[in-house]
Amino acid sequence: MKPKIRVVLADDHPVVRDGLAAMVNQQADMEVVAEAGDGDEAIALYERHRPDVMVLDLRMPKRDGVAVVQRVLEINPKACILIMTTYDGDEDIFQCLSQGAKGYLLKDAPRQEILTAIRAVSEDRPYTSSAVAAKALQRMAKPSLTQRELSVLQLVAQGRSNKDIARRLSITEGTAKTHVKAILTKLDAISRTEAVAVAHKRGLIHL
Amino acid sequence: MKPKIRVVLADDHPVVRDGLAAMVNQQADMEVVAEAGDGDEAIALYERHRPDVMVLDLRMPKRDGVAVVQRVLEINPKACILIMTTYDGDEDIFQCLSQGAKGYLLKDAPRQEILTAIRAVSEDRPYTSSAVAAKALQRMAKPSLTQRELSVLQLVAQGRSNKDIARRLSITEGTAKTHVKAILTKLDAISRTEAVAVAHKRGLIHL
DNA sequence: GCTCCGCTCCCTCTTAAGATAGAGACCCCA
DNA sequence: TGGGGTCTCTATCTTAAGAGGGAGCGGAGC
Repeated sequence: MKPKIRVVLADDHPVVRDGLAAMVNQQADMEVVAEAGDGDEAIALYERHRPDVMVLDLRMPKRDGVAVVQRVLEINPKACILIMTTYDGDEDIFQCLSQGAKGYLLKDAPRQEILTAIRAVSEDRPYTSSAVAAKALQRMAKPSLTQRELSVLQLVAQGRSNKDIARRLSITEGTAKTHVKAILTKLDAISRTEAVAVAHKRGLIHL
Repeated sequence: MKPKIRVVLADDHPVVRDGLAAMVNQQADMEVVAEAGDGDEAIALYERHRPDVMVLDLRMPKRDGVAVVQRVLEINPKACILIMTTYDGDEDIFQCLSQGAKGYLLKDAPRQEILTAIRAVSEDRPYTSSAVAAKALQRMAKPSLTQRELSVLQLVAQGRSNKDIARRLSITEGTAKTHVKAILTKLDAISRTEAVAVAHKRGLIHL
């Protein structure tokens, strides 16, 4: 008999952890060895248990999914991480995947798909649901924002004026305008408010 | 021996349903009799099973939580509904509660609290987590938007200009401005973009 | 070396947004 | 019948936002 796939779960909702745990433990070929409720705990439990697969929610307290992926891959570059989240328009997905997460799933995925994904990832085979793959391709074509533009966008989304943004970033109002204009162009928006709507839909910002 | 509390679950995530079901079925005094994955199904299953308690996610495909609460209470005014959702800034909560939902919980609630809530609601006792109760009190003090203002706000959030909003609502631009101004005042925002941020935080709009 | 790009700053100009104030029509309710 | 609230429209005024340019400077890569 093969050894079981050892799984660590990380999700801030006890209900979701219970659901996943029940699902996994019913299978003959896998078992849950630990559960984490936030990002820091997730990293600690990874180090302690060195599981075959880590199932990770993107949105978590203390340290979000992206940071956890980064840290875990520092600890073990061959770690097999399966991202699982609610949102499908999320920029963070791409960051995780390009950083080396092996798979990505939406929380509304059927049971069978979740188990299939865990098995795939445990064997070091990438798994990405088709819906996500399609989004990824769409995203490729679109221009990406620079770091500075993302900072500005964040402030714009909070409703700050150009003058206010300039003050907070220690630049002139004119420069703030330049950034805002670049953002509008890249996001194909007419006004800052539309830019916020578009950015939110794409998961560039989290309100 | 008392009869078990009969529970119907409605949530669009299979994982969450599994988690709740496992949790409930482990208890001696309750059992899950049906599970729904969307709003329409939730209503159908309520009618068929007439459960003692219905656990309901607010965000669901086809028909959202608010509409389900409304319909179920039409069918049975004494229905015991427990709302369960991820978001805590949500206007919909108050609509549900004021419409007659018996309880409200956040999804990150610990297991014990969830079970306590189900038992309370089954005995027709209201249950609201303290975090939500606090929010409810806060909200009471704040001015509420009129129907028209909500329509305008929705368009503002999409990034529409006053002129565009006026065209869509068949009013003049001046009137659109009047509405926007009223929104800014009520939400205590300086600009339309900030108004969108505030509205989103309060759950007045869903982007 | 050079070029590309991100970041910064500057200018002008037009238009949209927001502040302020006043007013008529409607409907519901006391 | 007389408010009170909603929705509508009017007008004027100030300021912020956005369009359209150009330009210097630093770092990364060819």
